Amino acid sequence: MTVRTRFAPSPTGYLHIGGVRTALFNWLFARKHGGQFLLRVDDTDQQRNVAAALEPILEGFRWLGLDWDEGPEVGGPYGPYYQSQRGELYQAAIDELLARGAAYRDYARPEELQAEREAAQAAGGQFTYSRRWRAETPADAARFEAEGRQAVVRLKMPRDGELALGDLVRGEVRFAWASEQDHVIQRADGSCLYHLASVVDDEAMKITHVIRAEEHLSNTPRQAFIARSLGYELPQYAHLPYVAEPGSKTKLSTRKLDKYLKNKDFAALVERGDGIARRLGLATAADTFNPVIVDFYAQIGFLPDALLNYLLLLGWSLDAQREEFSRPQMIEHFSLERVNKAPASFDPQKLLAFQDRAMQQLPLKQKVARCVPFLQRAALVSQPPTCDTGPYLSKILAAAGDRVKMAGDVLDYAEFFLPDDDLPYDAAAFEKRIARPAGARELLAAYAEELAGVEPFEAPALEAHLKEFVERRGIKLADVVHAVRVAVTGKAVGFGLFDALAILGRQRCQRRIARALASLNAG
RNA sequence: GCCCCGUUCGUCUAGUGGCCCAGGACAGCGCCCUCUCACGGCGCAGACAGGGGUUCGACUCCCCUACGGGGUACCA
Repeated sequence: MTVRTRFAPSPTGYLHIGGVRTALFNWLFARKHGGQFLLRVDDTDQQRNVAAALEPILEGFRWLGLDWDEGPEVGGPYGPYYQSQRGELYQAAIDELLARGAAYRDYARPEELQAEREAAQAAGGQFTYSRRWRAETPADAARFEAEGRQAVVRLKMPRDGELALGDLVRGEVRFAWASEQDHVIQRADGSCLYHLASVVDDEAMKITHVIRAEEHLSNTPRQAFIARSLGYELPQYAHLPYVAEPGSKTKLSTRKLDKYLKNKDFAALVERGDGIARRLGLATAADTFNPVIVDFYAQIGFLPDALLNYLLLLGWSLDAQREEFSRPQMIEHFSLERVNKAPASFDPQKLLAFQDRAMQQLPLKQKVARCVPFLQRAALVSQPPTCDTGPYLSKILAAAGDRVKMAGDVLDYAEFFLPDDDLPYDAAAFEKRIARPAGARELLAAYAEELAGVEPFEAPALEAHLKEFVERRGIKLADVVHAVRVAVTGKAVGFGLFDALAILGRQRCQRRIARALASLNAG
């Protein structure tokens, strides 16, 4: 038997991080067993615009590299993969259920049902529908309809015994049938409900393992009942714990960004993202640009594998030590048996740590490839790039080393791409290291002049020269390093000064120092 | 209310009766490295929700309580 798993996104316009974790586990399980992973669009509830609302979700999957074997765009033998297009199948299943006596037409009015429910609750017991308005015969139906009633189709749930299910994450779970309701599977207007559609589709698409969030655990009995009544073989179930808010056990939600912003780690991540987005001129509205939505990470230059690696560890672990997994390793080691039962809270700092490490390990060439688009979007590099963009950026990234923690961080080094005359100065740094120190002006002038004789104009020679320079003058290295850094890069912080000088080249360094001195005079 | 699921350092977790006066990672704190910022090195601190059992022995098994989550919809 081939393993087949699915993820059923609703076309909501964005890909939620918790959803990705569920999708990842489904994908991993299918890949590990050489099976198929499919995407099925859960648009039973949607109006138009499904395509537009689905696109960002598919884009998220593509960015993450979670490929689907069947579903939107790729098709497959069990299509259509949009639930809104599968109505006939659902209707056939409902007819079948009715014919087999596993469902019935019910003419109760909502308020009548509500009254029964409240009475049961007041009595302190479980609610069991009296089935008073159930139509047993066409004559019953005609009578009810004469009263102006409309029918829904309800499941005729068992009222004795229990259902024992083997859940791949939770072990055996038991439910008493008596505590189940006669759930509606088709509304009066003929539209059908999620549980019915889901069961019918899983069967039609030959899904073998239903791996989903734990909020569906309590829904499983009614789905199992539908499946059994229709003569289906039950799939294997695995209910994953939910992903919780940072520092809490409450389920993570897309619409509570304001609340999460009060969490300092979450706020710090958003801040990082905003910094990059601002320089790219991107919109940063909370409902589209925030760490609960996957697109956030794509936009600021995360490595998809880092996000996936972090998400993998949110609820799953291999052993006491191992945390780093390449994609093939994830596939190799993943198992549902090692999925945790308790919810895990989303920790922005740990996610960042995974990203840092993944970026450190990324070969320079690939780092360059990931950064170029960001420079282009910020209009710091031409589109397409010239042939020396690559080598030039390589030098910068090599010098920056671990400081570039996500591709968008390359924008921290804009000074290497700006014309000398456009270089902005950090006002505080300029004041502290150039304007205020007594001898800074003379020192910078002398240094700029001596730069003419440094050969070769490379980091080791520059360093040797500056050491000799400060020794000759009887001053400390720091006295001149900081002033030169601000003059040449405009900033108080950055990577090794000698690397910066070498990358910019002699002329630009001299010109920039001269400009700093000039603006000192002007100011 | 009723039914179901869960509960180990701040966070992610290891642990399936003795290997645990509980191990690792992230964050935190301290020191070191240092031209700034990062990186890195070394070290410190920090948890079995509570109460009852069972057992020679319980983080591990059972029960209760508390807390969190889900279901109980003509939501998904």
